[in-house]
Amino acid sequence: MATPFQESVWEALKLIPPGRVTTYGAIAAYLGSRAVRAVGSAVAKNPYAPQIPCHRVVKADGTVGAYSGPGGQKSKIALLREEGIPIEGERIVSFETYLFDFVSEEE
DNA sequence: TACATGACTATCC
DNA sequence: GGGATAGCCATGT
Repeated sequence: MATPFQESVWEALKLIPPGRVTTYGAIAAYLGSRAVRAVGSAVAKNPYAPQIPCHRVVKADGTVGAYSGPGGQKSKIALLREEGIPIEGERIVSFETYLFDFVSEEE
């Protein structure tokens, strides 16, 4: 069942521009909370898998984290590479360069 | 209502 | 740098 919190998370995901990534913590901050665990759960349950760019959400240390969609993490990495984000192993190269910060970059 | 769980994060060794 | 531990909030049983 989609709760208001989950919908808020999904809305936040749509704000992420192509070729950029964000973290669970950034989303939580954008929602005015520190519920990073809840954000992860919400993203994992998103019913709009292809519509929501959930593959642009990575962990705070620069690693891609997990992915529930088809292909799992492997597919997630492939999608990010297609958007121009270089990934070495499970970690994004120049992570901070591609990081999208909601609070700082939104107008 | 209470307990257990998770696409996490920060800290300590 | 890598592994283990504690804290965290929302959700499902």
